[in-house]
Amino acid sequence: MARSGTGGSKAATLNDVARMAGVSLATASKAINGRDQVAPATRQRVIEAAEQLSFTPNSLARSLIAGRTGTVGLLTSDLEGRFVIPILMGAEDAFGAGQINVFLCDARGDTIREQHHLKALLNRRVDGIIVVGRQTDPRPSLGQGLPVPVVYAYAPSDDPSDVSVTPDNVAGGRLAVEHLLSTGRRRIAHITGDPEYAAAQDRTIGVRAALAEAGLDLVGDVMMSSWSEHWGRAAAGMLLDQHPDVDGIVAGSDQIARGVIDTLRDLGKRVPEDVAVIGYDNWEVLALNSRPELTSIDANLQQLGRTAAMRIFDAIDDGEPDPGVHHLPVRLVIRGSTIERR
Amino acid sequence: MARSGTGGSKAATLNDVARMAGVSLATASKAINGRDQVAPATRQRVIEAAEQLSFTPNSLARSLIAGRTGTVGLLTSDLEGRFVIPILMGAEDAFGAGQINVFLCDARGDTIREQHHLKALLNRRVDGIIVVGRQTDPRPSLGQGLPVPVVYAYAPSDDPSDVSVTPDNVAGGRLAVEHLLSTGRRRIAHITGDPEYAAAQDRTIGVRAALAEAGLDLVGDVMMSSWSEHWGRAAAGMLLDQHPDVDGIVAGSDQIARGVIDTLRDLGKRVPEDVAVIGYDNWEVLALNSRPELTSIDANLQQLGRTAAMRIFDAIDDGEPDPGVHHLPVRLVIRGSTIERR
DNA sequence: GAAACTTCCGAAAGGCCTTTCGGCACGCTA
DNA sequence: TAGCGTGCCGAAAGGCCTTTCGGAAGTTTC
Repeated sequence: MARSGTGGSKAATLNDVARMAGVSLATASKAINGRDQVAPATRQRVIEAAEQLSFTPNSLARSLIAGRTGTVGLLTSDLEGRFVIPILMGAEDAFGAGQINVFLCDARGDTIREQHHLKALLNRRVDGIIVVGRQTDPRPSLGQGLPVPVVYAYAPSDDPSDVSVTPDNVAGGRLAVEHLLSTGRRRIAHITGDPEYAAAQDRTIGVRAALAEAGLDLVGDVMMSSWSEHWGRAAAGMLLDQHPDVDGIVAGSDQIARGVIDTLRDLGKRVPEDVAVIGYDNWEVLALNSRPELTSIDANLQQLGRTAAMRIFDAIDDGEPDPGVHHLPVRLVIRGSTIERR
Repeated sequence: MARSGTGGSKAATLNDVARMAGVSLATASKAINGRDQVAPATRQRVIEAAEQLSFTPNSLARSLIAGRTGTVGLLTSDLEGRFVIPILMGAEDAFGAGQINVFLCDARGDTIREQHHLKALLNRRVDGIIVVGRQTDPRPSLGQGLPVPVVYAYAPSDDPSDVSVTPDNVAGGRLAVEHLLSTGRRRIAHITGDPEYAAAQDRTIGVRAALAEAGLDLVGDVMMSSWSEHWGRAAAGMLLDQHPDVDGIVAGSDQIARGVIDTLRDLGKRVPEDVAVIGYDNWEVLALNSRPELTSIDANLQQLGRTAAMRIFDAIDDGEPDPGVHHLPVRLVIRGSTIERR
């Protein structure tokens, strides 16, 4: 962890470069930034001097002039939430390409901390802010008075004049049922997580709608409790007890699906021959290690992060937001738990 | 996503505040920053003006003067790696308390991108850099010529003059065996992941050492292949085939442990009564949803992130690094897979 | 009543870069 | 040779804040 630069202890400034090349500050700046009004020979001399001093322009001063920092704040409510990470990756990726850097702030679900971070971000003059929540339930808006554009990702803002992007859970529920129907299942049940979650409600709406369109009813009631493997096991046990003839199960998450499959195996049911099971989230660690591998709905979270980034981009550039909640398409990933593979 | 601030379109500057309060720039600055040489009444007037204009000092200008930005770069090799996230959280947490903000950069395992990000961070004049790898194998150093302190987390630098913090995998392997011994197991086997990984090697060293100290031999060879549930299942099958009397299994990861437990159940072995199984990583989604819940070794990654942050802190403040690879203690988390619970 | 302080405020410099605009020098044309 | 471009370069301002230091006003002391 040596601190000394190539030459000395302090970073070289443009002044140093200019002096070394024997030109003025202005000329050095123009030479390095590819402006014209500089003779090729002079430019060359400056560039060489810059390299020799390993000069890098101080972005701070640059930003001060430009009135733009080329930074964006990523305000998450909770890094632990596994939905946050892919979104973050997508955003970081989209920005990385455009020379924008990302400030990461984790409020850990605390409003005070969120305000504190928000203030810090504004002090640092970020060009925009992406707020990432861990649930798809609406969250309080940061407010309208902010001097920079804000986009809400995953958890939409409760203020319709804000810009939000969130996965289309209704379409996801639909997609799951349609897939089961396409594999010939007709007796379909739905086991999902905490009924308080918008995600659970929305997916259920989709499931019901798709079944209704096919002229079918759900087998049994929607079973809602928690997003855990344990619940998946327990619920599957109850379901099979009451409706032994079920042939398709839409699980509200991959964890639940794993529990369901576990119980099915214990009860001597074959997956997918006797019962098809489809999960949700396409969490690969779970989906790929399941026996059989799990068909699942993927919310395209990374894409969602990228979209959020693009919207901030646009808002920064031409400032024409498109307010409201935008529902992004989800994707079906077919594996062995719904279709027999040889 | 309104852009207008409380008053106008542009953020208020100190100048505006000074004018509004009827004082000079200098006085306004002193009043706001709590310097003395300002009469209480004047200070009050300034503060009110600042509030009214919702003035926030421009950190850029501030940093320009101070020669310090109060920012740190977090350079990860791969955000997908689940070990990176807790480290990141720990670091963000430690910094958040100290008014430092974090630039997140994901190089996605690409050296070019890493260099690119490194350069961007230096341009932004970060005060320090934390490099987070996704494996515990040594990684190439960023080099010695950097103008800011660097700390390597999880993946240590291959240059011993750098500062690195990484979990003590040897101690982890040891701890696992010692725990099994303490529950009365004597016929212990070890199933772990990819032999190319330092993590697999180090943990194995610890396992062997602890057994040797107890005067015992490993049951069968160390079984190394991949970090997957599938491998856990397969390996357990082979192991039980050859050594049906095994009574304790150290798994190299929680995923492997889950596979092992799966197979044990299929073969009619009870966990933990007949065979105790201990995992590694304490990945709660897996460990808590297992039947029975999984005893595991926790690498204290969040703590590791905090430690890395503290070291950067120190390096920034007094610049006395403590070079070399620092191995941080790991922790045993006891659950039902090793100890019978009623 | 003058000298010596104490209080408080403001002008100005400084940090690092970009950009504008005036002007020097050279080469070309008439 | 005088005049006019054209091509390059540099002085200076500007962006926003902090800090130093000089000085004005008010207060105390003898």
